[in-house]
Amino acid sequence: MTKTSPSPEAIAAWARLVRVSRQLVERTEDALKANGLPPLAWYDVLHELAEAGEGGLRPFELIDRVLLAQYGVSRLLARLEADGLVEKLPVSDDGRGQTVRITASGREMRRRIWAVYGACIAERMDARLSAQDLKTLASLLGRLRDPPASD
Amino acid sequence: MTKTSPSPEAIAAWARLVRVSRQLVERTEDALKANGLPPLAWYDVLHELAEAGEGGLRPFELIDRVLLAQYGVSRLLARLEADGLVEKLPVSDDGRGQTVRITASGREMRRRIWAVYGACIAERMDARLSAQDLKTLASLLGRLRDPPASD
DNA sequence: TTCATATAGATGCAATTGCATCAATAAGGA
DNA sequence: TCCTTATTGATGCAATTGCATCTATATGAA
Repeated sequence: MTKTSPSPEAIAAWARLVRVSRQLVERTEDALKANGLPPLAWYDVLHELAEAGEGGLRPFELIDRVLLAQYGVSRLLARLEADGLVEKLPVSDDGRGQTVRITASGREMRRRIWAVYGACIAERMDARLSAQDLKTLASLLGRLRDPPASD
Repeated sequence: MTKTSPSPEAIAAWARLVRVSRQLVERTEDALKANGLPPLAWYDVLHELAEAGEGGLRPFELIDRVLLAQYGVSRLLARLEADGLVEKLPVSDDGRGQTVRITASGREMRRRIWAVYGACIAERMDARLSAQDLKTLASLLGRLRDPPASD
């Protein structure tokens, strides 16, 4: 049987984790808004598509990468396409699906978001923890991933 | 002038932080739903009100504690009240405001949520990191708080 | 007192999200 | 081939959230 009662240390670490990450994300979203830029989720998708290169990605491949539900990806892509940041291509060997590719203005938008996003990360992470501490933090967090081997 | 370009270590730690906390919270929300229980936000409010005791809290005092916007608190309290989990009392020396107090069924609901929530924390934190590592994690996260002294 | 400003909380409306389901194609067994 | 089931992606509808604004009371200066 599984342990059902968390230790005080686990509770404290959990509370910090949830609270701090929410604060960090929220402040970053605020910074983006203040600069008239779209939400972080847009960056995530543009980033994945930029990494994927010319071949693009199928929408279902984005689901795990950006941690969105299927319908979330579907609608986010619709908005990105409406803004001309991505383009959808039919895929030859599967009549159901499509391939999504980032456009030139998509890359441009990604750069503009990163200018703000990257500054937030530098300001809130580099300015507060040493490179060594950042590595330790990433390593500890890595052990909390679920399932333990993914991400 | 402020540094605007984050280190690779900062980017890696940030990515892990955001991703892991989202996964953890999402899976906890799923567990609550699977047990027919309300979202985590309800627990947060019930927890704060339980800690506050008989005196209760003013709605505006909940804003920073549960990291919700003013209208978010207003509407969440309305739902909690509709479910009989909290009660609103007029406050004598300020005709604008009210005091919110947890009810008996509110305390009961808090217990029922904790049975699931606490198990999630134990399973995802205690089972993966030692008490010492949990302390280290909490300490590193503490340095990311903003402003550095609050929380 | 009187008026300007600040604070507490609620709410109309638009945008977003979640849930359930749908349509269309694919895959695989009888 | 035919039929059942699985997969891909979209969408109608309800619930939630964000934004802007509103009402009501409080506070403080003139």
